[in-house]
Amino acid sequence: MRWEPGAPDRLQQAALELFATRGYEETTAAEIAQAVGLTERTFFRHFKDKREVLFRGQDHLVKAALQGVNAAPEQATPMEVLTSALQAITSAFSDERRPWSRTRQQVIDRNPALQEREQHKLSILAATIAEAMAARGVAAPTATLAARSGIAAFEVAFLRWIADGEQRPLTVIIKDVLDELRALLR
Amino acid sequence: MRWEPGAPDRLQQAALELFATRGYEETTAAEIAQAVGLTERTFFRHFKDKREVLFRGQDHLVKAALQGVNAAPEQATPMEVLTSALQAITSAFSDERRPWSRTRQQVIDRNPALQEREQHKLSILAATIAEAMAARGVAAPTATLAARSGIAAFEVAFLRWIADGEQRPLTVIIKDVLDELRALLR
DNA sequence: AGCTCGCATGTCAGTTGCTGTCATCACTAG
DNA sequence: CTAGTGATGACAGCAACTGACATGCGAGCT
Repeated sequence: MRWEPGAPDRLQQAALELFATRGYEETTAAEIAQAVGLTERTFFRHFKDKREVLFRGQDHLVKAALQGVNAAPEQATPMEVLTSALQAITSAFSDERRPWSRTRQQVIDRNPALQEREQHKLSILAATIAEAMAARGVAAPTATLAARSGIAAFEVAFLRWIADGEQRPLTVIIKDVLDELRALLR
Repeated sequence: MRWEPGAPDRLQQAALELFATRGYEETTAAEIAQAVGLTERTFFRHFKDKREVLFRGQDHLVKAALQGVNAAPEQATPMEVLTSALQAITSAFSDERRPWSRTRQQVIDRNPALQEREQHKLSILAATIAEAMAARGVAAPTATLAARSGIAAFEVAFLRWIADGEQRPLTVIIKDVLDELRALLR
């Protein structure tokens, strides 16, 4: 072949490394591309903007969430449906991904522009779950509240997952956090 | 005086009008500035970026939220503290602001970049509330969950507030939504 | 073998968002 | 009257994108 395959993957990898060492703002798209032997123009063919290079595969989570919602039994309560969705999402985070998730999160935590993108992605995820729940007959406002609270729980669990010394898998942590959420309103 | 006072206000006003008619992306910062007799450079002296022109005064909401948290009695439950914070926030939205909020929201709904900024601002608001709750002795994860869920309730209430035909003030609507949230986990 | 077509990429020019720097000019305090 | 302050203008420049067009490998067809 004329060019190496897997351009998006290589770009993402190089981007994370550069962001982690040099910083996000201090790294240009052209530099990332150059690091893997490509041009700036090609970078923007694979990613709609510079931030997006850190957010590939988020649509994958959306799919998992939808399957989780639909996997719940017909007469499940909103809280049970939510639990099913969150189990499906967290299952996508295997332990091998943990180091990568950690550095990625460190990069995001240092840059507001990346935080915006992250919040937006999570917001879309919540909206999708809410919509799927509403399609199952849950009242729209209730579904929105449930989905957003569920995503909040996911965020808390995720941060705990990548914390130093934490050993348990994310699927286990999320259960604890959901228990805390349930206790909250009592 | 050599120049008209209230430059930020006039810029914000002009920006909203231009965004609403021409569209956000189709409006340049220079055009907004020109519309009120200023230059692009001056625009960016008042707003750190183009989006920010629609998000002035959000820090005002943060202050209100903090006061709301601290206004709750000492031994209040997390849910009661949250309610107090949300009452404080919603009080900032008087009925005169409703038309302005409506068009502003329409503009935001049409543009992902603006949605990102909005989500980020709400995320900051939630984090601030959570921090204040934690300072009062609420366990950190619980506080985060509560604050995020509360902000979710605010979003739902706000959308209802600017919906056509809705007459009730936001402070009343939020109570209903919080009831729905409580019912969710029971 | 020769041909054509598609697809990932390169090249180049151009717009826009945003920043640093320096100048200007009313108004104000001394 | 002079020095200083504060909001602005003027200008240059970089980085993030985008559109248009060219290029060349490899696959499939004849």
